[in-house]
Amino acid sequence: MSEISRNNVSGGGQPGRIGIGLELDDIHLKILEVLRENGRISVAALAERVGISRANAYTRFEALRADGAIKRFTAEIDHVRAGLGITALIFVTVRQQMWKQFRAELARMPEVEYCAITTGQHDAMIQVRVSDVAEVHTMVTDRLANIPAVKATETVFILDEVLRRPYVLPSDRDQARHPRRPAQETQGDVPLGKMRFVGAAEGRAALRKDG
Amino acid sequence: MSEISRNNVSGGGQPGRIGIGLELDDIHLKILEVLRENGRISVAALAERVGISRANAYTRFEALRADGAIKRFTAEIDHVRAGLGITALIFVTVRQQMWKQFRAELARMPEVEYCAITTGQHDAMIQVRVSDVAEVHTMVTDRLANIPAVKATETVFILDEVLRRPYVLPSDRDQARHPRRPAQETQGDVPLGKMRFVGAAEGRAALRKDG
DNA sequence: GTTGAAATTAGTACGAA
DNA sequence: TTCGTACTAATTTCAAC
Repeated sequence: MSEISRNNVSGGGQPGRIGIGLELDDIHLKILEVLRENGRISVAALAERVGISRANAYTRFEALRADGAIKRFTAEIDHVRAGLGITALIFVTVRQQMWKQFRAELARMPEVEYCAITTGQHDAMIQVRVSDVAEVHTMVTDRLANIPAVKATETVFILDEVLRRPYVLPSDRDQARHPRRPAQETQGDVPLGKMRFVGAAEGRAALRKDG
Repeated sequence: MSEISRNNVSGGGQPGRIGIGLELDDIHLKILEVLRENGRISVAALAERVGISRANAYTRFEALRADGAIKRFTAEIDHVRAGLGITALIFVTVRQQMWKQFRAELARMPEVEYCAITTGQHDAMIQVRVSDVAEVHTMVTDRLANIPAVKATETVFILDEVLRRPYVLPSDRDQARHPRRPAQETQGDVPLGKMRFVGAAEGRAALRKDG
């Protein structure tokens, strides 16, 4: 099991539970919206901003937490200030049937901030934060390459992080200047040859089962 | 200027300030460590966990906030529960001299959670969260491809998010099972041909200046 | 940098709408 | 369900050490 929720399974709560435990209404979403911007706001202030009573705010707040819709509260830290000025992305090709090992090794690498399994040319992307470029090299050549599950890696450096939203919510979509149009309406004005979608490699169908 | 801190410039605070404003000692780092796990902990409880007095904790807490070492507090939301079950990475090739436009357009796309400028084959990577796969297609073909700054895109889907650490800190490194070794020691036992580093494309040196 | 006491605020319980 | 209120516990502020 992943450390964070899978795309088709409820994140927290009871292991065997199927389906959604809590129907999120507009007020729930509004609460999430506020909490995402200010994770330390008091429930009293939250109630006022959302326009509900204090008691109701406590009930909903606890429900969102218990349900797993809110996974945790965290402080966003300036990694440069914290001494980790170098960020890199490492794209990893993983040997089939060895995902479990790969995941176990990942858990022992504290410089890894994020890891996702992807379609396309590579199998996984990991993001690491270290204090100097040499450490990236050490990480890749010494640590990652020595994992039998790792077949190949490709590393790029992050030069600048342009945008990081606290967490995207469905309600954000309504604030967009260009609201979503159905796909068929867009066929006429799409510049050709600009984009490319990369599906899963061969044999990847069984990927999620052996993790 | 980026929405979040650049790799070589202090994030918050006064715009013209050069250098670090606050020397982070072990206690500062320990505070960050606690807040990263529990962003809603009271300063009183924080003081106890770190082993300092409350007044000291308040002083340091405020200093970290004012200095920008703590950028903000946020709730981590289960995007699946929130109705955004599809996550994709879009690698974008950007026309030189058009970074400003690209960034401006990004700010108007609420489904974009993260955007980083990278070395390697592409210029930028953006992560989007939407409710169904068709929306990814719409986003790429309708919105992104219509931006003149966008030369080409390549899209992959995220099948599973294996790991997301709240934010990596230097102190994490000491907890690793395999402490970092100098690079020269590793030359003997590195499997050959496994890894590849991808540097910046030609003309990318000026990349960060025209943003 | 620490402790303690006052003022404020947060969290809980419960009855009514 | 949600709201309003009263009650209890905890936190923050501020002062003296």
